[in-house]
Amino acid sequence: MARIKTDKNISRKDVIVTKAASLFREKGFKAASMRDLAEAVGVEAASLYNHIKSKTELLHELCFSVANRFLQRIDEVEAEKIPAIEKIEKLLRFHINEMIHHYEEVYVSDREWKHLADPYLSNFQNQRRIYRKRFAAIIESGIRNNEVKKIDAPTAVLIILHAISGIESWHRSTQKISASELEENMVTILVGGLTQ
Amino acid sequence: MARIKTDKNISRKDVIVTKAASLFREKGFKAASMRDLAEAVGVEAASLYNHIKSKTELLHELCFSVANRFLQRIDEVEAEKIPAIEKIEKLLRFHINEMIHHYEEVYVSDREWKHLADPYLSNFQNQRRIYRKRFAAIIESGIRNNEVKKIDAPTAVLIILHAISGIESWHRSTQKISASELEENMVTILVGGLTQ
DNA sequence: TTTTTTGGCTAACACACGTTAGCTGTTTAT
DNA sequence: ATAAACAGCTAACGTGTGTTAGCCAAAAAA
Repeated sequence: MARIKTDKNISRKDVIVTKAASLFREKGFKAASMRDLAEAVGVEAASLYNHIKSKTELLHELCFSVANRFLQRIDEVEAEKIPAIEKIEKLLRFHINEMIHHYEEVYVSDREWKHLADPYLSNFQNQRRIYRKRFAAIIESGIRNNEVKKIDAPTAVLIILHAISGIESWHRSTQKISASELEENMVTILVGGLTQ
Repeated sequence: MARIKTDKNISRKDVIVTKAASLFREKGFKAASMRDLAEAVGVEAASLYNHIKSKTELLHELCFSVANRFLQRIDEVEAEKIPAIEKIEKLLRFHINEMIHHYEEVYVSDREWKHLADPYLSNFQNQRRIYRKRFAAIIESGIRNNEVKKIDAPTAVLIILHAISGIESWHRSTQKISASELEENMVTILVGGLTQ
């Protein structure tokens, strides 16, 4: 009988969720089966259900834990009394670092949320929409202060957020530049693109 | 008996492939079933097989028709005798317009190619790798000529290509700016980000 | 040590999937 | 008008899916 190994403070459920993130990232949510996941964890498929309610629950947990981190961060950044362009750069750097250090989760949350079921689906979409509006509002205030070029703010948000998801390719590439070089390059191009 | 409707020069297979693109985009390749597709086409699932070999064949056709268009375009652009930055802008505009006008196909090719089976999979990945290297080489020549900032070229490619896939969000949004405004905004930000 | 809780296991269900076989009507070519 | 090709149908196959039931050993609590 092969128990799931855990260190202190890491529940067996956490182990499963983490492996699920990795598997969902690799194969996609639909293509990753509970039997695949069980094998990755080192257990039979049915045993997983001693710790989780359903396959979809795994997706909920991943998507919302990521979303909450971003919402918390934008709360903090909005509250700071600094120029809009600095707020943008802070958010940008946070996104980059999340994508670098919590790759699997963030990737899954980004690409696989479609497979959430209502009411989680609508909920997630709402949070996403609101987050982007708040981000766009910061950019618009930057435009009003002449810190930022006169561009369409929602388009800028869309470019920034999707550009960041390109870090996926960096993770997959064999000859990686360092994480900090990557961060600086991205900031140079994107912040540079917004300012004159 | 409900025949698949076709205009002249559009085969029934083309109708199926087009509907498949739309469905794969909406639900993902794995989640879209042949019965879904059949319903969208107005026919029973088994009838599809009078026109296609398999579900995966649909994905091949989509992925490679998109890939071929991009390869052909980069051939043309490379051959032109113009500054690197103009080549970059031409490629950028081509990508944007492909994403605007052949949304479903391009999106599917971008996101669902993982579900190709070998040898198509390796083939596709290869073409993709080579395309990106050629794009990066153009950027590097721009850096050597001081047309472009001193940045890591592969990172720039990754940002550009992923930023473009953000047009997905534009398609889904209710209050769209016009296609040409979108194009100009994207060019402003991205070309602006590469140049001083 | 005894009892309770936890976390594995095997077996199985019900269902959805891609696909094939075989048939029949419809369109096209001769 | 007749034959050949095309394009639909129903029925069914085998397989893989998420999940449940019921059982038993090991760990934790008493």
